[in-house]
Amino acid sequence: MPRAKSEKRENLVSTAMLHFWRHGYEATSVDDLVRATGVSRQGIYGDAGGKDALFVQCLHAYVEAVVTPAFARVERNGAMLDAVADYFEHQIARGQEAGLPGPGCLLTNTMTEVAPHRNEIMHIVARHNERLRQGFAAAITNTATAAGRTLDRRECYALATTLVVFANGLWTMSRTVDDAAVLRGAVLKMLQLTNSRIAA
Amino acid sequence: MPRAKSEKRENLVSTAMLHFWRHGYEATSVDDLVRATGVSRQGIYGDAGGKDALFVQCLHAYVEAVVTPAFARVERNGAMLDAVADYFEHQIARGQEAGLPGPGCLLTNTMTEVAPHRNEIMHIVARHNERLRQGFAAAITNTATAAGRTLDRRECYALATTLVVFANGLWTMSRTVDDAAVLRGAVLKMLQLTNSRIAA
DNA sequence: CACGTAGCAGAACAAACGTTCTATTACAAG
DNA sequence: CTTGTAATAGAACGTTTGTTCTGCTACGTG
Repeated sequence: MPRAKSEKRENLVSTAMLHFWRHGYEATSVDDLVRATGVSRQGIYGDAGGKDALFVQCLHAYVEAVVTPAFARVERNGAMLDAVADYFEHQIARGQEAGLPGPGCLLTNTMTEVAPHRNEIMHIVARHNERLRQGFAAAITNTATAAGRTLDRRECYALATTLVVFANGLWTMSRTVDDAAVLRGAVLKMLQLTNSRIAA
Repeated sequence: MPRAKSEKRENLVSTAMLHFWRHGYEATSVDDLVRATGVSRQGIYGDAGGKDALFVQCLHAYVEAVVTPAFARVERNGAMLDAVADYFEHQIARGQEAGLPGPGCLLTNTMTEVAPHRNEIMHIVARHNERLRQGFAAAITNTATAAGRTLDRRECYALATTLVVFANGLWTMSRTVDDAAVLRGAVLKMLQLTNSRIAA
């Protein structure tokens, strides 16, 4: 009878993800992964299919384990801009716990480092950005509706896109900024601006 | 009598910069640099002091050759938000010429890839971000003054910081987005938001 | 206990890495 | 032409890379 998978093997992807997240793709060697995960080379090549394939699995794991929970409130029916604020705050607090300057966002890091050279990965990050945009757009629409106003679709799209750009900038900055107050201040101001556009 | 330096040697840093800009630090090998610049290994090690030292020189060259000209209008006395719009437009157009998705901004790329692991480089990008912030802050103040309004220093700082975050997000996005209109739309909206905050 | 497989440590490999060295070429000044 | 130096090509070095292969160990099942 076959044996059950070990705990280390189960956590291979999630542990490797942490390493890629903080150090990037190129700067993470297979030796680093072996040391960090406690899984042998055989395990990494047999189970995951090598470094490249493992990285792709890590991106998906990141979306599921980090993005989806953090973004859940924004994606709830009827979510408004305060849910967006929660999303940003949630991620800033996480970075603060890990110690600023922190790892930022794995997908944002990937956008600059590897996406331009690998089509499959380009699509993963594009899908993520589109997801953010849709969530932001819904929150903006709902906030406007709650305020008794209507925003035309174009305007709503433009505001949401601007928030996506801002979000990627925020996670980029969080890799070099050591003061969480700077990040929180920028978020607060960005959402104030968005809010007053809706209200006005 | 000593000979004059060759043209290739003169352009070593600026040509290497282009390569680092598009491909990143880790993914650029010394062989790549030799091929791209036409300068021998001896030249790269003798003149520039190796890969790391060359990279630092490239960052400085980028600031001088790309950032300073593009940002000059913003840094002129009395510059207003339209100068900021020009800065963004200038860089977007450059990316468009090079073919989108483009190289983005070397300093933004460096923020995610190498700055967290090298103190000297961390300082270079921090200084750059501070420079942007000061330029943006002055433009915001001037725009307010021209509109007959005054913004308190805190508010001005917060708006400028938000623009810096946005800028980094924009260059990050430009590495995966193939439609310049998306970038232009985000810039337009961001500046509209900033403008209406000043006017209101 | 014995069997079979999951999993590991570690050797082995070719390729690529950053770096250094040697030999040769190209050119300007005397 | 001779001399001196800038510059290159290319071999060489020791690491490190990603990947594969070979034993050995550990453990659940029969």
